[in-house]
Amino acid sequence: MTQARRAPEPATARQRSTRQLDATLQALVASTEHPTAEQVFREVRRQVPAISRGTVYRNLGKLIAARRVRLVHVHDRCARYDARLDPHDHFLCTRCTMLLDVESRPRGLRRSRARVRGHRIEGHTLTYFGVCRDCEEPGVTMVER
Amino acid sequence: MTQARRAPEPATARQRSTRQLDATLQALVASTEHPTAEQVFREVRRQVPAISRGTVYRNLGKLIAARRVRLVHVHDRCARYDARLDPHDHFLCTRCTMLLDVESRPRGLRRSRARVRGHRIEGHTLTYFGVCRDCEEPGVTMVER
DNA sequence: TTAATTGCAAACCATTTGCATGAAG
DNA sequence: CTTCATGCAAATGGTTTGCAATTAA
Repeated sequence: MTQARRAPEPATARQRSTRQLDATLQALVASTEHPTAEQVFREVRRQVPAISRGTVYRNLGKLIAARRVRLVHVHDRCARYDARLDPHDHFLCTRCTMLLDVESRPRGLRRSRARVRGHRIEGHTLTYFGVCRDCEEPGVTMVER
Repeated sequence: MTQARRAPEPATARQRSTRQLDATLQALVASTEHPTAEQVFREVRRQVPAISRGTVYRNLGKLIAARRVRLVHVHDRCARYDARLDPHDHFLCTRCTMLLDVESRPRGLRRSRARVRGHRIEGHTLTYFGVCRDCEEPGVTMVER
């Protein structure tokens, strides 16, 4: 038989640890602002000045594939990243794009539907939207006259 | 006093009816697929062959501003449009990007929160995601070999 | 040593915009 | 007529990608 002995091929490609990747994850873990790729880039650049945008995008992609980070769906123009992985919802200010974590309701959606019309549900995202306090009251936290 | 008499200025700029605009809304009302701008363009072009993509984008923007159409937030690459205006949720297949309407649960979120941390909630979007039936069972609805 | 990772720059692609022409009211 | 809408083409801007040089393991 030709049962060739070949190197064991790990299902997960071995991921290398690099200063760039570590700093990228670090920046996300440290933030609660749901930064954009550009914001992550600016932050990471403080640790690794020579890093390029392309590397940040590639690393964000790896972190997402590895489920170390999530993408928050907010059809603005650019993606927002979140290192918080436990179930929670969001509030988006449609004026200034501030994105806030919101604890999900205790009952409600949790442990509810498993399928819709035969399609298996793997998860869901719930985003509230409106105009945040600061945008709502112009002047209160701004110049007054 | 200088209370100049000037032409009454309607709050809403008068919107003209054009074949292009009508066809664009028509395409959305007729569809339940949550088409992308490109798909709307291709459809509308069947009625108005000379229409340009730019016009479709501008008209989609007007329809959204006029609240005749909604944008479905699905951080894929491109926006999806929906002419269905009553409250409902969605299911997104993360494999083929099929987007399905889902009736929102009778109780649950409706009439619930009005504010989160002081920010007034104006609405919310709930999107379930997973892999749809067709993508889940490869081959069943495809060629069988 | 050898394969993954990086920086750079060019490529992509959805969407937006400036402008001269055309159509609606 | 006056103003808004259109078509075209060029410009934007976030994100992706090809490639040669680096670097982790």
